[in-house]
Amino acid sequence: MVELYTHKIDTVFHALSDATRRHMLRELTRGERTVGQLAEPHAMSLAAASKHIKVLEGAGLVRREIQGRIHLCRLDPGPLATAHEWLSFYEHFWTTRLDALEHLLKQDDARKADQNAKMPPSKPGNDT
Amino acid sequence: MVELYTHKIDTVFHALSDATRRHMLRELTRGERTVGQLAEPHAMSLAAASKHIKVLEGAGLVRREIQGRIHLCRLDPGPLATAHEWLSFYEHFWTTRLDALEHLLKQDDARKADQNAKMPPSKPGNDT
DNA sequence: TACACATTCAACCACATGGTTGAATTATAC
DNA sequence: GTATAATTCAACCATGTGGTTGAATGTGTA
Repeated sequence: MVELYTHKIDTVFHALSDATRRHMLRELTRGERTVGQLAEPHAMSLAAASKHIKVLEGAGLVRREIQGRIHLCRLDPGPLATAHEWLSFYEHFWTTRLDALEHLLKQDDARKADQNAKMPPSKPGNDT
Repeated sequence: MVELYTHKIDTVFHALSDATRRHMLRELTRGERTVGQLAEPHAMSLAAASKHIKVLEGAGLVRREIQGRIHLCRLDPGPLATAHEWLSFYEHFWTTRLDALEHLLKQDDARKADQNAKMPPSKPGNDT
């Protein structure tokens, strides 16, 4: 169970770590695409593109419907939601880090204001 | 610029695609850790763990402060925020997919309700 | 100074990845 | 039924990845 989940998130993040595959995902947000259509914008052989699509499929990000000789691919955003959720665990850390940065900037402002207090002030009152 | 961004998100997703590295990140949410401390829970050599930490560093996920002979690592959640943001683009797709699922379930409920209408009903009124 | 400690470096290995090419498979079209 | 189109398969190649071991580096300590 946990094994399965671990395996899945491994494959999802790995699938996302390649620009070609990310581009294909973007393309699939615009609708269903055949293998050929997905391959077309990329300067590589069809076989190579086919492998990329298989990686996306393996990560559960793409579903394929075979209609005769063409393979229709569509986006399955589920694993993206999983990855998004996984990252959300860390949301607290980057927001508090931004808070800390903001705090430092305020300190800096206060320091500047303090320096200005020793000089003839030009504009008052924004040191809250 | 875009190159840089692309390279970065590549390395971030790649860094996240390994369970050992994800575990190290989790550990770092609990506070600063030395290389040895990060390596300890994992059944591998220090050199191997050191390489993992370098991958995290390369993705900008970990910062290192060298204090004498020990290297203190801390989490830098910034790139996680970037990845989270990247995934958010697709949020619409998984939520509308859930909406569609919900819609299907409602249809199913309606179908069942319709079937039940042909039978003596037992419990009324939850088909909104 | 000599030793122990924390970490990296370098060389190596097995296997995965991302690409190629040419042949095979399968379905449509003439 | 034969050619053509869409896709995969198989073999191959260069490079990357994740691991090992043993030596090297640099820092604290007796």
